[in-house]
Amino acid sequence: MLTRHWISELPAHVGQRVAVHGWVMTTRSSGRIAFVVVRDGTGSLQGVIGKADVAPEVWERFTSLTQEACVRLEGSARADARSPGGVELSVTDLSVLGSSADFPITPKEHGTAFLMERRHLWLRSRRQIAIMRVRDEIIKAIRDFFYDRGFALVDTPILTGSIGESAGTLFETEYFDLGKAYLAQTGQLYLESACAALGKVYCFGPTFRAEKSKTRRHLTEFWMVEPEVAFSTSDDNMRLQEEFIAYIVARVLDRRKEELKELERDTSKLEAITAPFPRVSYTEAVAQLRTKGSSIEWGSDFGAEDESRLVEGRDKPVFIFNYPKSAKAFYMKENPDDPRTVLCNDCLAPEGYGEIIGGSQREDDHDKLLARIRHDGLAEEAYGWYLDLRRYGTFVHSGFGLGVERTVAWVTGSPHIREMIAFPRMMYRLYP
RNA sequence: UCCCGAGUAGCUCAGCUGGUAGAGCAGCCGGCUGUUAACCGGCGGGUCGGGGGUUCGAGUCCCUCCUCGGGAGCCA
Repeated sequence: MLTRHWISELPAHVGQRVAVHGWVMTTRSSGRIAFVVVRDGTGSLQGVIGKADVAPEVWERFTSLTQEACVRLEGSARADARSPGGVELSVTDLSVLGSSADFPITPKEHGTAFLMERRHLWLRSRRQIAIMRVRDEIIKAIRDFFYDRGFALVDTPILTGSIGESAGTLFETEYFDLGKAYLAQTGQLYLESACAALGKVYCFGPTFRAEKSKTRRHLTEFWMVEPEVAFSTSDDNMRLQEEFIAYIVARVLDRRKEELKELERDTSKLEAITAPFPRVSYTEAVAQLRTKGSSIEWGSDFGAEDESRLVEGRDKPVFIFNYPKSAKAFYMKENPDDPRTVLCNDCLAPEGYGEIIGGSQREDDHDKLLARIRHDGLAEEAYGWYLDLRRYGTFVHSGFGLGVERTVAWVTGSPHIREMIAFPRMMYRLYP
């Protein structure tokens, strides 16, 4: 029995007889010669067979292969420039390990509704594979970035009793005799507690928003990474963000060239992503927008159109900082230089990808925080533990949240966030 | 929740001011020794999203419901 090798290992076995297992991507035949391309997750390989070179039953088996059948190919590995990947297999025998009749996703055009209904099979497509590889690289880069800088990963609960922020709609479930529980839409408040224990921390997990959003930028379940740093001001926070984003982009450029090529990503756009990023205060931004014809009033948040105007013509992400208190969450620290505003920032990605980060310095004054909780009409008793952090050694601290799927969409140059996660959860999609 | 748009062959779509449905691809059969979404010839394939209405006649016009897509709001 020949030894099975992963396709990626074959360059080291040129000239040898090997076996490969994989799924059939395409077949082509030309009378007396036939080709098959198989994929095993490490790469793809073209197998060639000549009718005159093998027994008739082997030829018959080869020419009747169907798309996505799982097969074992045996033959000799050969360097061949005509073959994609440079190595080719001269097939001497083959067997079907798992048959596949009428695979629904043919190598022709399909709409996304059709493909999403078959997401479990769509994942096998080249483009989807490339996206999943880039996502994996981004996640590994995120973990390395924080680990290398002494951050501790702290996993925060997904089932929560209190409501994280005032804004947003939460998924609800019954929780034994304790009433309602909610799926977390942020780990931040818990992370602030851990921050007082470990100094530099982050959480990274799924987060849930029950908003009835139907846009290319929204999922109901998405992954968010949230660092929190003790003794860090809003300025420090933005410096961390730009270093972080530049690191992620550089890492993908370095290690996922093949995938970016498969995705036809214009990498010059990514090469431009170096710190520092431009910073515009909210107040400045409003003034700029008004000269460009926007009807925005100071005090309200930017609409989608305003947001794209702010990024227009820039080749780097841009920070918008210090928004009006009324437009932001209760936990953000009041700006001592302008108490109408809070110390916070959004980070808008270039090329129209919009907000990928929201961050802030946190309110560390007990009484001001309590006043905000009351002002926003939040259930005060649910925040007792959170207020405790301001009673026992309160401290300056800041953090932010980065949306993983939005980041993957930007880095891969994809028009829609739903392909950035294996099984997207959207308002009208719970299957597969 | 609101505003647009779309549901016609397995897939992607065309079908004009109403006259009883068409293309490309896929599939199947045949041909071709180097193909890269191969190519050439042939064949089969439809309750036009559901229901109701107008009309001699509806894929086409009207009403209604369903499903999906995009956007707004909200946010990562």
